[in-house]
Amino acid sequence: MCVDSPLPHLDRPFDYQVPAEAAAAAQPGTRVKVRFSGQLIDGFVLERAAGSDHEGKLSFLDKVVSPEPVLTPRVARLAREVADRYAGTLSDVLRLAIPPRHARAEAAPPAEPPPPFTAAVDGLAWHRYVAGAALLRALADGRAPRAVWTALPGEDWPARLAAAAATSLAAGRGALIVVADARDLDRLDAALLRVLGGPGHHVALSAAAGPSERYKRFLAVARGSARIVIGTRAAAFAPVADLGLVAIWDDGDDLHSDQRAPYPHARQVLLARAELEHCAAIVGGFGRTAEAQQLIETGWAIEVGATREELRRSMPRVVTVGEQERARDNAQAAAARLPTLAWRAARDALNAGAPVLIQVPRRGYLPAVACADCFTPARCAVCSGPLALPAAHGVPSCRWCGRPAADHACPQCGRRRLRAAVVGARRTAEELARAFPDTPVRTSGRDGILTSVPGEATLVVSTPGAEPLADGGFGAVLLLDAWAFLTRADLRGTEEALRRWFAAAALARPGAPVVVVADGGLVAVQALLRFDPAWLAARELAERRELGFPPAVRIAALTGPPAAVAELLSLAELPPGAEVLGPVPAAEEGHERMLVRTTRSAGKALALALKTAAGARSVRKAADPVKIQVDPLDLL
DNA sequence: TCAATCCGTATC
DNA sequence: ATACGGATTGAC
Repeated sequence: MCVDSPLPHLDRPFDYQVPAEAAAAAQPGTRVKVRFSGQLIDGFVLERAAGSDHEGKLSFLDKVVSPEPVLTPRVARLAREVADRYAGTLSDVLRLAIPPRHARAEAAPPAEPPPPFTAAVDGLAWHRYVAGAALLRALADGRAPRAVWTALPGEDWPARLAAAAATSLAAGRGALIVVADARDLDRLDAALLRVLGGPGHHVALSAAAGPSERYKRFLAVARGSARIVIGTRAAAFAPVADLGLVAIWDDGDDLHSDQRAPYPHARQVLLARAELEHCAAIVGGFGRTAEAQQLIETGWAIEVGATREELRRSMPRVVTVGEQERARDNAQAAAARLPTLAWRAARDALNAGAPVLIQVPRRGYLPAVACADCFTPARCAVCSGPLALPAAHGVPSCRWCGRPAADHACPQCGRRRLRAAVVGARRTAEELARAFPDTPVRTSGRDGILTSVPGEATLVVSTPGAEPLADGGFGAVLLLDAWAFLTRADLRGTEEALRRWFAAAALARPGAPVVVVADGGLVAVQALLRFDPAWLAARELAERRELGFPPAVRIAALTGPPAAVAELLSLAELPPGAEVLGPVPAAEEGHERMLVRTTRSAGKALALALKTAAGARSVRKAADPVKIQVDPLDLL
């Protein structure tokens, strides 16, 4: 039995006797109620056994809530592994992995299983990639290839992933594909409907579907009638029977990281799953994360990328224009803070009756402190953490270890000036409207996302991730305030910038101009010019190794009231070589954050030590809990 | 010497 | 959380 308690010291199996009348129903994986320290609580049956090692008396389980085995042994094993990696508890992970029960959905007659899938799968488009054909062949043969797939610009990625999943299905095995948000999920769903020739073989799991529908679809998977699962991050735990392939699209998207303890990342869940279930894995995107690069460099996965020739054929025309090269002779362009080249590209596309995409930073976007001259992020000389400016004119200090950095000089150019402000996104849009008075301006962002726009002369101002598809593609794409992305406060700035640019550039018509307003000498801009995310990812990973950032090392962030964090650290028997950084003030009032850094190989021991210490605190009812995050995305 | 109470600990 | 056991304290 796994009892549903958030207390870390209770994260172990407990044995119960099964009363005779429950003997048939209480199968492994079912939900039960048990009396635990006086109260009735929920739990899952992990396994049935003839005896117990427990010295004391065993209680009887109270009742079987439902005979539906929702927790398969494989998912239980996976959840245990994920809990251990992230210093969390099994029951916390199971809360993410298994949707709440909905009795009515359970009672509904099970869906008719679809006829066996036999249609031929068109995998030809995978031939545009080096090792792409081999990847599909291995899937068709039921082998377990692992690939980092860097998609060509403009690639119909849902169709490619659908073909891969269908290939796995045709080989008699299931598939699981995780995407970042509902929009990507809809596109993938449509692609699967086309490839599979109809519904029934696959389901889409996401919280957006609502509790009843969500549980109904989950049951279709658990009962084995749907063999292909697509979904958002929690779907990574879906109980797909005989799993042949796991895939994640756009693994650099923040949304893949769960917001509930223990904050697992869908990529890591799927990779663990690929190992446990000996199945194929695809990590795909237009960009490439340092984590994906590491999979290639360690030999865990092979690289599936386009040939140079294929790339040349599908690349948009990327041009850069420096911020300083603003039009001084063109009043309209100057008003919009658009360099002449960008303004002309937009005007030409609009004149040709095509929509223009303008990507701007999110409102309220807070970039990190960077060199005012070359935009290199300013880092602490001691621990490599990002610097912060306390007030308009103050001494910058490290956000990780708190040390002041009065004598900071840019390691790239040696200059000392710093900058930390971003141009407002909304204002940019307003000014664009003034610069093109006869053209409708539409916006897409957090407050209202456009899915698609018609192929007409329209300016579309969008924040990253909210870009609509344009009918026929955009006639021009402008990437404004690029420097702000590059100085993002956390350590994924460059990678993130390129991810967003690639995503936007992929929406341009073939041959249409993509204008990035940034210095052409910047590493990320060079990667965009060459359309070479692999090159950037390799550099990025090398840099992380040098600076001691994940994924080259493992870092745990401990956040809470200072006394609680200190107590946790004093109780933890950290693995040898662990480095403790901080404290620095945390976002919440009165809280602070400490970081513990170890090698990757000591990561398991680090997580175990922290969880044991948290258990020791919780057993003695320590008041303030400490938030433990392993390899958090926001390493501020 | 006994019972009421407090504290720490385990929770099958 | 809550229930239990052992230690502690206070009144007879």
